Amino acid sequence: MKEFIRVMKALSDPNRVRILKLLQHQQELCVCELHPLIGLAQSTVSKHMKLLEEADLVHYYKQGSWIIYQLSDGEESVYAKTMLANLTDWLSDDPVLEKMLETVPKVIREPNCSQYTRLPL
Amino acid sequence: MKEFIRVMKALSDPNRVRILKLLQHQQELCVCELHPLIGLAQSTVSKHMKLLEEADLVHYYKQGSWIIYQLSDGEESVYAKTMLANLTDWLSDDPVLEKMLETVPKVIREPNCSQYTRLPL
DNA sequence: TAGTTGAATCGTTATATGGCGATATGGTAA
DNA sequence: TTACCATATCGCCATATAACGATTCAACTA
Repeated sequence: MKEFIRVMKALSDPNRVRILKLLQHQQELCVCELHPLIGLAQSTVSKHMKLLEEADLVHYYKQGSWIIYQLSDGEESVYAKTMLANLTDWLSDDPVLEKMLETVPKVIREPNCSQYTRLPL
Repeated sequence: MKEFIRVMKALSDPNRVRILKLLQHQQELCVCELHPLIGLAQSTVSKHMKLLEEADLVHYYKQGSWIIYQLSDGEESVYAKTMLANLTDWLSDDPVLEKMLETVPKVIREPNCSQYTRLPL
């Protein structure tokens, strides 16, 4: 039950859902890319990522001092896995998300972070 | 997005999830049956039912002064419909829920409400 | 070693949530 | 009409959540 509630709570905030949708389109993003994209403070985004990670909806790897977030494969939680699969189809027409997706190229080109050393995918 | 968030928030409380699981087993229940089953005050259960109804997870019909709740068919919301389908398989092994299910026969036999006029299913 | 940078954590604030008892509402029955 | 019963709503309280700026931490770079 606790695990299920964790996933539902993680999905109960529109900004967190949009982060998942952004990762769905972009495969991987760091906090310094996400926070200008969704327009929240860096510390707020960081807290959101922690909740998403605790719900097994995202995972991360370190690359130098960057924390690169990706969608989880969900092998740890059937609830997370199922919801991520559902989200692939759901909510893609959210106007706020669409605005964010439009700015993705610009943020990737001129990021807040000096990510010139980021490895390509 | 709002509709999705409403469903996720409705499913973010263990007592509300257990109410859905109870309805899944019992087809229909009124507040006066639910509130001894889950051990919350009548007013609290009533508030939970309102949230579940606003998320299109349950619906009700009136029978005299009773409000009989059932699981929604979910035709109003793809999110509600999908989650109800998922919940059929999920969380049936929750220990707290199992305790509640054990007391269902007693509550139906000796209900808090004088439901002797309730029509059988 | 010192400085810089990306991310996490801390402290604070405003709002939302979940719980209760008391009260109001609306239908039933005497 | 009056009494009663099932629900809903109201007012209150304690806790949780989401946001921010400031600070701390970790890792690279000069």
